[in-house]
Amino acid sequence: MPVEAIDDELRGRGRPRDEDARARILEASLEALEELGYPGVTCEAIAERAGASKATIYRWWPHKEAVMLEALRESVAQELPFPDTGNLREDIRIQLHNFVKLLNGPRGRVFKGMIAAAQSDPKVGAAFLSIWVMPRREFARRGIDRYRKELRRGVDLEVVLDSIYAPLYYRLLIGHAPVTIKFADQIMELVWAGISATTSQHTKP
Amino acid sequence: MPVEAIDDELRGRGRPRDEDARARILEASLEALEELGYPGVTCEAIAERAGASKATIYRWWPHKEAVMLEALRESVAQELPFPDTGNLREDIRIQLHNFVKLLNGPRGRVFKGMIAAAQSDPKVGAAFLSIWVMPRREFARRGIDRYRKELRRGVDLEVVLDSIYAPLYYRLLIGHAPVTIKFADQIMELVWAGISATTSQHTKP
Amino acid sequence: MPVEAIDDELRGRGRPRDEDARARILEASLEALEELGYPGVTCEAIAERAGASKATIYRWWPHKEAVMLEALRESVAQELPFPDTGNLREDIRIQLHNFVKLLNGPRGRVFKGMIAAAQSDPKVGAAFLSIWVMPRREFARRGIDRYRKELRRGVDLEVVLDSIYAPLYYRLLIGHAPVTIKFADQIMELVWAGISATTSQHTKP
Amino acid sequence: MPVEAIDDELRGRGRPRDEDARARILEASLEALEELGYPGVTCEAIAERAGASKATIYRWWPHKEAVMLEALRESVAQELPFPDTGNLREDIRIQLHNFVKLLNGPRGRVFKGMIAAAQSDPKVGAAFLSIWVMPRREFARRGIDRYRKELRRGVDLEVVLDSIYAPLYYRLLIGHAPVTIKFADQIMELVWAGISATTSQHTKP
DNA sequence: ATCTAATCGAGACGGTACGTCGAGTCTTCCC
DNA sequence: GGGAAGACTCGACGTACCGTCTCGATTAGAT
Repeated sequence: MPVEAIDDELRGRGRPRDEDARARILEASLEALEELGYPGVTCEAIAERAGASKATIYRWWPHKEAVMLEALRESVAQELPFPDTGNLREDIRIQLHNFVKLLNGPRGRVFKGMIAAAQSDPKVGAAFLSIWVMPRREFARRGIDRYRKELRRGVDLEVVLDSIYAPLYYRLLIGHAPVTIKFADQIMELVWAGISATTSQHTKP
Repeated sequence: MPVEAIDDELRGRGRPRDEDARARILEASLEALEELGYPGVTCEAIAERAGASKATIYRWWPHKEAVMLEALRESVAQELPFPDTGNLREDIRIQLHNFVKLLNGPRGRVFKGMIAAAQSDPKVGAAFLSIWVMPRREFARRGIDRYRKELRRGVDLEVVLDSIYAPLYYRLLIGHAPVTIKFADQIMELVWAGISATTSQHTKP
Repeated sequence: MPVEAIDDELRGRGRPRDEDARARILEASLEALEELGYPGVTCEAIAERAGASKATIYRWWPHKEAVMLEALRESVAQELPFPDTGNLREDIRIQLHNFVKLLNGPRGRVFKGMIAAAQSDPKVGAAFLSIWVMPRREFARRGIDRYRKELRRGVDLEVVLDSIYAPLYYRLLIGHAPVTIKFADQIMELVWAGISATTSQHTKP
Repeated sequence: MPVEAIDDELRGRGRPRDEDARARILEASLEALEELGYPGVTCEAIAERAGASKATIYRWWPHKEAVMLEALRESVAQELPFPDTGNLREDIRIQLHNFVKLLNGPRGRVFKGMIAAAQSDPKVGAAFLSIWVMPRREFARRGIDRYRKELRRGVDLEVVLDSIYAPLYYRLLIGHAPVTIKFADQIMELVWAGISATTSQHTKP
């Protein structure tokens, strides 16, 4: 029996899922997350905004965390990949600038909410890692690795990634200072001095 | 009528606050946070562990976040100040090592929980800042400032503090990698190269 | 154009109703009523037992009560008519005995369920009356009326019917005592004394 | 240790139950039962009418059936006992008249609802028996037993009770005819002929 | 031998109520 | 007047069933 026979059996049975409702639910949950913050996101609120029923939500997602994770995944799908200008410093700078803009937009609250949820729910943590963190790090890892010979010998790429991204997340979550473009540049400069092979003769652009 | 008479009248009427109950409540809330994570900290759980009643909790604190913040403040009071060995790199290293140990101990879950709570509750965020983050940064700021002439000119101390502490918080919260002593050293080296006035002749310890 | 042509056009187009599915649905609803009691009769349960789909049920019946009423009607169709032995007392006795057996069989739960449903749904009540109660009473009314001259003058037939049948239903529904053949006989004797024209010379059977 | 010591310990702890809320809940459930019929009685509706919360309902009763049973018990508590005029026929007549009036009042729907619920829920059935049916039967049993020598020998009291009460319940539940005072009298006459020791020379009063 | 149209199964949909749980408030008795 | 006990309102949780709806597949009579 060919694979498509099984597929046929599984695919064509019953009323198909309402993709529109799915989209409305995901959109509504993002909206709610942005407007109300994480604990303000109620399944009932999502259902009402989306014009859907709670039953539909629970049919497809085991709990609201899963809804929001999928919403995050969707909204993240169209994020730009790591840039490739031919200049490593420029690549990193552009990437950080984009990330700063993302965090300052409405998506910032989403990140705060998801990371908060992850602290007490390992499922959310694991999903956030695999959906967002790990793919972004992989892009960045490859983007930087292209210029490995420009980097100081013995530099650990994982540590570089942490030192670049962490300060932005840190300010987002702790809130002692804003996440600005300028701050990203300062971090960039500081880290660059630590990873670049040449004695850091950096000039501000 | 002397002032103390008024005081007596105001203070001394009725049974004084039960300091033992207060201590038990704070301890219980820390315990709950460590064992059960943030959403496991229900007022009922605290009351039961502490052998107190919910009314007592709400008489003295406006909500459970306030309880946990005060618990954090208490537990944080005895933290070591920024070291002073006469060598900046060594001071920072020791400080980071201590912090790594703190985060890996049961207190780590407390930090995760408080930061998570801060994301959706500005009161918690503000309190966490003023109770923990700001004082620690102030200590560190002064500790580093003592060696300002050893630092590269134009270095922004705030950025230095962020770049030093952020990676540890980042790994704690995101959880993609453990918060190890070695990691702290690596961050230390990387940042040192960016802030030290001398061309970084660092040797691995 | 003859009438049957229209009928043909209306009836004959498309796939005809699946009479087998209809039978399975009715049977399944009786089964469910017998096994699970009235609130156990969910449309989903009927559909599953019958190997049918909910849509099929709702295509042919407006709600589940209608299904059960039709099931009752079907199952009731083959009930015996009022007996005719030439002796009124004997006729009534046989009739009551049959009814006792019916109530003690699985059909008993069906009656309980239908009467329960009728209490809150007038449609069910009306249907139960017209499908079961009224026809049975009419049979009994005629059966008794044949012997009208043996009855005491002024006896109201409706009251007689009520006094004969009511105790059986009463015990069925209230459940304080079993519905036995002996009980039917006792009721029979008691009522007979009240309706017979001759001074009741009844001997226990 | 005296009993009152235990009582003291059990009685005096914590906020006492809000008897007013209890009364409002019971009243609301009776109202709802009378107005909406049994399946219309929603815990949420009761809570809203009573100005109480669902949690309060579920704290004291395991499910809505229990609420309604207790409501019935309360409302039934003040029912008149079996009369005692010195004349058995008169006693029974008065009793039946009272019962007819009860069934035709708003309480009638309550009985219908409870009996309906009892058909599918044995707990309700058992409770209805012990709260209402059995006590009433016991009163009637004693009331009739006082005149045992006026009754025909060999008459089974249980059967008498069934034959007297059943027709009223029957008409209430089946609804093929109204439950009137006249009907009660007719049943009374018919049954009297079957139980009275004297050849029934009954004259209408 | 198609074409057409009503029916079938499966199962997703918007609702409504369920019974549970925690937050934060209130009430009573005891010390 | 403080404290323990615990009842209170409120609102969200996740589940179950209702009656409706869309699918693809099936099955007759009409062409």
